[in-house]
Amino acid sequence: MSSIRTRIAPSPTGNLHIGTARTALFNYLFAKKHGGVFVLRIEDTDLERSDPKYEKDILDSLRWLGIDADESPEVGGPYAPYRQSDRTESYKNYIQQLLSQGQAFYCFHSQKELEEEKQKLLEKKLPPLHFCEYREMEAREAETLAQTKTDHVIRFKTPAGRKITFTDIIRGELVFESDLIGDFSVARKMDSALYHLAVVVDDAETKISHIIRGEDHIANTPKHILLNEALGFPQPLYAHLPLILGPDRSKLSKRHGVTSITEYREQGYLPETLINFMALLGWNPGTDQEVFALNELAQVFDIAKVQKSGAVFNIEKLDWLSGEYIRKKTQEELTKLCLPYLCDFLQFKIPNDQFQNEYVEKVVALEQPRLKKLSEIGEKTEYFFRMPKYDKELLRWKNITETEILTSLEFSEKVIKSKIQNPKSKIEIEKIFLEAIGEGDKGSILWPLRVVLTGKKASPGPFDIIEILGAEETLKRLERAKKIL
RNA sequence: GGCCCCAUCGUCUAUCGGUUAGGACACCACGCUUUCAAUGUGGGAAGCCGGGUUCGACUCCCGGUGGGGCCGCCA
Repeated sequence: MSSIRTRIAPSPTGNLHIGTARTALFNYLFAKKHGGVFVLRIEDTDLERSDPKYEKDILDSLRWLGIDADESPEVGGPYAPYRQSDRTESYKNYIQQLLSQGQAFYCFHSQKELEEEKQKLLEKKLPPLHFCEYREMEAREAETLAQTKTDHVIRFKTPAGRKITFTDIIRGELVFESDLIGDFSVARKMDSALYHLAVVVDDAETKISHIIRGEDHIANTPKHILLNEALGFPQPLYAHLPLILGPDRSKLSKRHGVTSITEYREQGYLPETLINFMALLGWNPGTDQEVFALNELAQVFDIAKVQKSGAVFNIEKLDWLSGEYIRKKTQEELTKLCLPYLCDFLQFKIPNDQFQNEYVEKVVALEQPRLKKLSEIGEKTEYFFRMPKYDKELLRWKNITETEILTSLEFSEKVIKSKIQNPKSKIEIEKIFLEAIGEGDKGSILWPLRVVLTGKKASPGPFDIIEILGAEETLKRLERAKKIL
């Protein structure tokens, strides 16, 4: 059994971000590849910003993507609880430990003082770090003062003159100086640990061996290493993933548009599409293969092939992949997937009538090669459910006259009335029409016919549509078009 | 401002000192076609700059430039 344990620890302060999801995926893949364990924890120490509905979104999104955790708040595990808000007792012990070891101290500067200090340093073009004079205060005195002066914070006594070195799995050796870190805060008070302390404790207590996270955490790593040392925890291995970037090459965020898995899901991207796409952002297998299923990824994933530089989120490629996966679906599967979107668009109830379903299935199958995401189905196939509206100018093929259009429609009408009254396949319909047209211009017959049926300048061909719509409905639409003219 | 990370087509990337610098998306052209897709074929498109090291650098080293990230009583 592998001793590898990876984790993802999202904070429920928003919907699951695509970057977090990608980090989760890489952790999951790394664990699966090496027979390890993937742990999901919830970081909700910041009670003010966290919201139960976001925890639900995170859990739901991950489940929808198929990234299943081996241990989580939902499924439990040997090192439960997996939610920070349930672990305050544990943090308390370690805060106490740091304090009594003299490696943490009470800082009694007010927030206002700290803010002013920061501004001054920035003006002098100095790094805005806080080296706190309270670190030398006698412990008992500080303890007593803390009782009355509640506006305090507990800081780590960052050692001076230390070099902190670690080997990042992706980037190699990284070196930091402790003098450039400052006395960072580890807790608001005894029962309120802050991020750096909380993750370090959680990672140690849930026995995490490999920490795979975003590049934006590189600068935090020396703090975590120092904390691990102070607390007597083992040092895990680190791998920092390149960031996902917006089109302007800055870290992907809300202002770039849609960033949450939920929103992509709502737009009708399939989970396998998103998985495949995220895997290719910052990683590649070293072969020409581009299309991967999750289980396939778990076999070929290689963390050494992860990129160092950030990757721009390319929505065009996502759409291409999406179309690719949609075309892989069977008619039945795709119909099931499309139905909610279709009904929503048409304001219909979801039908459970057998005949209706067959009809919808044919419609969906026809549009399958054109579909990039499920949400497009309504707008693309509305004419199968309602009489289309269109401008009569759209009926004009090239420069033909209105009389010629009318003749064209009458021609189609005649062909259908005489030869296509009984249900026919599109191949038969095509054959009948082409024979009837003979040497004549196909465009002047087929274009108006298609527009009459769809009201669109772009759509599938008329034969496919007639097959599904039937002769009766086709004639109805022809009749109406003649009236419009 | 300090520290850190990064640098091949527009975008995602292959190359682990010797290649006509390969693939994918997007784009363009052609074929199939009444239109739009799907599909097939073809095309344009890249090593940030300057120094080294080397018989030979996209690849290794140094400097510059550019981009990004981090510097909370957020995570």
